[in-house]
Amino acid sequence: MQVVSKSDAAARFDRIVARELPGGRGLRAWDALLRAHATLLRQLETDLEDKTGLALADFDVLAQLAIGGGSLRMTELADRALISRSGMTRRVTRLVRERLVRRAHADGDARGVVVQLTKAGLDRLTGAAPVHMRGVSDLFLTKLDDKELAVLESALAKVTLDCTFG
Amino acid sequence: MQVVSKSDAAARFDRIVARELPGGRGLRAWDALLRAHATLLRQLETDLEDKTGLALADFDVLAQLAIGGGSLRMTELADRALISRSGMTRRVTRLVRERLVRRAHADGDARGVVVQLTKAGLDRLTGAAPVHMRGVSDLFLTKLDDKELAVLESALAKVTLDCTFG
DNA sequence: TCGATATACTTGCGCTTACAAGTACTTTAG
DNA sequence: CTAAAGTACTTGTAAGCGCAAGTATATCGA
Repeated sequence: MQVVSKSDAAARFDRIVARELPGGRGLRAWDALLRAHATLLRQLETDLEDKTGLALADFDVLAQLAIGGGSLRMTELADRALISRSGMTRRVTRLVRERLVRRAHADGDARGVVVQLTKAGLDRLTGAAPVHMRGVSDLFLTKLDDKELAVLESALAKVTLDCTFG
Repeated sequence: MQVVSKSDAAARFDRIVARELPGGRGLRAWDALLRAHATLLRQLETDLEDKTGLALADFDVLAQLAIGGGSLRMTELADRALISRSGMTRRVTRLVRERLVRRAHADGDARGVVVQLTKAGLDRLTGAAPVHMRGVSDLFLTKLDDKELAVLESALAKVTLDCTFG
């Protein structure tokens, strides 16, 4: 038979999982992480886009620039925004077209590009930030107490890898 | 001036954030969630692909089918795998081409499609699962204690939204 | 000094995605 | 009984992504 019987599939898979993770320890936490991330990001993305016309990925770039004092190198920006360098090249190109950022030459390294937040970019960020922060607050922060937030912060920091994207 | 001064950008952004999130409460936890998710998934994805040739998204579909007893409707499968229905249509098309799943008509509803795990699909899943489970274990589970996993599970479940994709 | 190697960024390309519109079937209401 | 609304899935389209390769500059070692 080509197709798998009901009990077969589930049982065989469970056995494999149990072999690597005795008692299925923690798997539910992993699953919760995936679900929470996917659903929250989707909601925050559409909220921000609907209410401000700004994509979350663009917001993130502008915010990283502001946090970084107004300008950052391409590579640094890509690392902070968790996307590939090539992805950042194109994203910056779009933001430059909208006059929200500007490219400049890095002093002392002719290969380097510095991305600078423009006045218009800061204004756009300033307009969108309350909407996004409110969203993060409503959907995430207010549902958790200080203890939970502290554990999340420290536990998630422990499992974060130091890897480069792209 | 077109470009924003250093102190201006960071200070103005901080002020906006502080207005919505007094004391920046919990923002570090939110940031940790984004970073942990992004870096872990990227690593698990490339590991699985390199070691088994199977994309993580395909693995997930096969695993959901196995957990579901070997077959599921398109919509149910899309919800469980956290992707859009149209995305699932195309993903299933690819998996059918590789003979890992099969499409069948749902009994009693001529609009419906049931996706069934094939023997080859279960074998592929069985081969890949130890690699992936080992990865989740090494990168995530073993770095956390039972208390942390319990808090993660319950806290993340609280913030998970009940939304449909696509 | 200069060739080899490394770094910073961009471009070519193929793949995946999601939204919106389309098709087909089912349920509901009158 | 049938028209309207709803549901299940697929397809058209436009956009984004990352890898690998390309260009330009910098650094290192003999």
